[in-house]
Amino acid sequence: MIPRLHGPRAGARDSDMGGAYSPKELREKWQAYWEKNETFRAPNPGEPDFDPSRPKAYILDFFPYPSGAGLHVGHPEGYTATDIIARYRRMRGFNVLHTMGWDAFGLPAEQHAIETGRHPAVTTERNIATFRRQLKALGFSYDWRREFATTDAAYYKWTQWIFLQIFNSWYDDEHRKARPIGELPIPPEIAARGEKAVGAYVDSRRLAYLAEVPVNWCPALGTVLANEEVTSEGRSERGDHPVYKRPLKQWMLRITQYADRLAEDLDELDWPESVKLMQRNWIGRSEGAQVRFAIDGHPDALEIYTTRPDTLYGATYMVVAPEHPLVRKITTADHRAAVEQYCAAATQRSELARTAEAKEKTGVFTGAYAVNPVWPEGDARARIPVWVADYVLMSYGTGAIMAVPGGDTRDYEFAKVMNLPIVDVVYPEGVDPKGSLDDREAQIILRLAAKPVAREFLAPAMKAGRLFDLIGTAFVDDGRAANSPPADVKSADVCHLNGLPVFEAKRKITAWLEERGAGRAAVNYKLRDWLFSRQRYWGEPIPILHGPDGALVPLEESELPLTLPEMDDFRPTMRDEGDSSMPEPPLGRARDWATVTRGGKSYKRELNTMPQWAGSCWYYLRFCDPWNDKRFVSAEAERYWMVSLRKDGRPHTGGVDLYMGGAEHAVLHLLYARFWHKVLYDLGYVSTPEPFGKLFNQGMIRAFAYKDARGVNHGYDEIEFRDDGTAVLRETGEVLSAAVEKMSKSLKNVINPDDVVAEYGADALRLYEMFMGPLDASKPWNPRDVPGVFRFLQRTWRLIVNEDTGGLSSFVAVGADPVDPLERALHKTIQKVTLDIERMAFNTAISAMMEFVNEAYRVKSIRKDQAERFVIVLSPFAPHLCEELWQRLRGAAWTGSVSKEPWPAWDEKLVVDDEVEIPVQVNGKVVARMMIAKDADEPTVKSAALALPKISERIGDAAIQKTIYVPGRMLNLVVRS
RNA sequence: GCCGAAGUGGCGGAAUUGGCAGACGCGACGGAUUCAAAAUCCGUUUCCCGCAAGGGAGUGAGGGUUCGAGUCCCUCCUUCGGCACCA
Repeated sequence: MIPRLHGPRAGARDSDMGGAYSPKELREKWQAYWEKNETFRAPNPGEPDFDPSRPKAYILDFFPYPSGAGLHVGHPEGYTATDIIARYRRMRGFNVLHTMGWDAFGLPAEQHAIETGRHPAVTTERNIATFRRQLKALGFSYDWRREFATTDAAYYKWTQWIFLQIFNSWYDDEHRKARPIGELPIPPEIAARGEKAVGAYVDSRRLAYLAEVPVNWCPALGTVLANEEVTSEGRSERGDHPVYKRPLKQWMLRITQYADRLAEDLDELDWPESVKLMQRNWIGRSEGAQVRFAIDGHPDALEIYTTRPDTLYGATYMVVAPEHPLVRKITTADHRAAVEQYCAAATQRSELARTAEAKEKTGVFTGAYAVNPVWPEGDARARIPVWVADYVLMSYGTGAIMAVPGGDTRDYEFAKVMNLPIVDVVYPEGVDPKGSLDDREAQIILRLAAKPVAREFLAPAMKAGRLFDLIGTAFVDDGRAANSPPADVKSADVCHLNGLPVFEAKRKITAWLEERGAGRAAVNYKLRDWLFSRQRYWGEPIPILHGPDGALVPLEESELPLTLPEMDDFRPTMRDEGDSSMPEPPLGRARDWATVTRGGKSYKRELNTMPQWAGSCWYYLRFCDPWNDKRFVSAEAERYWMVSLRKDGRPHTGGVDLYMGGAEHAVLHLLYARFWHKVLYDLGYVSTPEPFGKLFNQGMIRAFAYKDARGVNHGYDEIEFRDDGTAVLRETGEVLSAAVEKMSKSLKNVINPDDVVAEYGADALRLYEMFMGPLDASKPWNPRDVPGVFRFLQRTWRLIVNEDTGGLSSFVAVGADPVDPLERALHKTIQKVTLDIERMAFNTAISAMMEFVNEAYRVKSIRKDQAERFVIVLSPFAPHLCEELWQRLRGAAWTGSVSKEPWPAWDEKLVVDDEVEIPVQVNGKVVARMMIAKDADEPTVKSAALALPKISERIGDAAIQKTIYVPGRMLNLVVRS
């Protein structure tokens, strides 16, 4: 509900067309016209009206998920922006691909279906119909012929097909690309072991593989979840249910193979830096070393990964994750009970729950000792205890660490709790650990210190190697190695790091380790392989059969699509919290469907379905050629719509020319889609290494939420606004507190675009969304501001149309002075709007058009050709109004939609004024203003300025020391005061 | 805790390369029109002092660079977003 403030006339005058501005009638009239004439049809290469001489622009919105709640005003923000760009590009002579479709599989639809007892196919269809109706009401120029949903069998046939391409590929590290599985070289020792061994080897190298992995099992949702779908509190993002770690056999996609390329190729993309950074952080590449520690009196060695091999001399203990396979082997008898108890407790909870709870570090000693390879043979300091602690994660690196409490805050905290020794191995740059401290060194240390420290304590503490005591934590910054090794180590057979800066010490020790076979340089990523199966009904079935012998048999392409079985009961098997029995996917209940007999053998279908991300991983490719039943996209259409050239003539790395959506998909969707795209690229199915060349994140639209004294939220229908702007509860008159919040049902602050369209029209909604502020900023929706842009549309209407007669207004003149003042204003407006659209600054483009209309009212006259050019530049923003004005202005000469008109040009000579007003400053302060010729030279301007009484008064007899003149902008006279 | 973005009138925001702070819109105030109101049209509107002419202050706070800083640098505060034992 939009509070009706002053009851605009739009609603009242909807019926009497003729002369009044009637958004509703214009909307119906022109939307029918566009549909009938296929105005926004984008012909593909090969279609008769395709014009290959035009450049292409692929302008795409994030695939919406058609929720049951329908659109809210946040959706059309990005859609309006891309629509303006799409319309503008067409008028600039581009072939524009601008499309819309539905990401319709997934958990929310299924949850909703379960709650209402209706089949998800039914509710999905209904939700799509609502979204389509709401979007069409806003007059977006999509080529609706290309619309599809991920739930269409004709679409997910190809989603399954792409899955099979991934399944049938392996990653060739040498050539850094995916290759067909048939080209995988089989090592002779595997081949020697027979067909079964070869099969297992091949399966283990596929980019889609089955693995027994600890997964996030959510009993309440009856499914496993990807790490990304679990909150930092260890609960499900959807529904906030508890999540547990369970080892389960699951489909995984080997996205980690692409970690480096996914990170590197970001450099080439025109994306917001913040998104690139988030992706880089998510991929989390780190360089370090893998080091082998022998276990004292034990054949096994402990492999650890560290980014700080330079601190090896500071390792005073080791930690292994509770799930580490060596734990059972190395734990000594007298520690067994405590260790087993600790590990059992840790594995019960998910990793995420574990980390969330852990305020204080916990752990137990295994009784075993490791041997640090950097110390000389027989040095007692080499022998360090091995602990088990849950602050070390099995899933990162090797699941084991060397603990350097002097150089790592986590190790420091643990060492403090467990009373383990701590030594300094790095000192701040500029501090010499051996000498007596001078003032400069003391300064550096005191700046680091947590608490004030008396000067005389510094030197002794440093000598004793207790820098950490002074600063109250580990020293983690850059600096130089110290005590590495300590002075008393005399052996020649050690690696000397003392005095080296961190980066050099790392290099030296890594080489040293490598020489002795004790370690090697290593790279690690935070990114994990993508958990790809869900125990759910409403998703794409995975097209794989399981043979009686465990063999994995992909379906043939001719067997696709593998459609979902019709089921009455599609609910997941939900479990109680403590229930640890295996989840059973709903598809298992479709007995006839689940079993296939082939060549006398009985095969079981894969019962898991794909996650929601699958369908949105490649939809942008399908839009290029959505009718194709032979291929996921024709090579010709893919090449035409996806390949653009840069200014320097090289092909762009990414195909979509503008990809618009919210920042909430900054990592997951965009990373997954990039991964699929790269696999398709490696296999030769697409022409660009990246899917999206330019990305833009629109900001979130938030709204005021009103709370009463008890903290209860009230919707706009219960509220009245006083003249001073405060909101009061209509029933009681209680003053409500207002705060800008995310729109949500519970806060009762959701604005429905239908209401805005009904009251002010689609053009006003579009215009307001663009006028609110910069597209990428988060902005509050203010219902009071909507009438402002509505008034502008009305003023524009009345400037051109006589409200009484419906003919052209008396302002519209034919034939006048060719360069009248309004002509200059129009050229400035065209320039401003053009440049602003190019940089997606729609708010300032609109204010420029408002200024033009104000100017036209001021001079009370506008030439017909001026009105026509103005209508063209306004038309991408307010298409319904402008179609009508265009038709009325053209009269008998009208030939069709304004959207087919070429974009008007501006004359550079007319956008700069001959005379300009500039400020005159004295010592940088503005003292006076004056008019000058725009190209006047400095002496002229200066003498004119000195003639101004205010200036001469201010300067008096002081001498002018310096004159700064910025031509046409300002003059600054510097005098000694 | 770490990383990132942002703080400008009563409100949304503008200032594109270091060069007139507050464009445009909302709200408010005044006027015209009207029997009256709505709507419309025309003005005023950063704050403080002043009847006025005029003067002073001013872009989260403090410091710096510069003839000149909303814009660049340093320190801090606040808000929003992301990550969160990743060794």
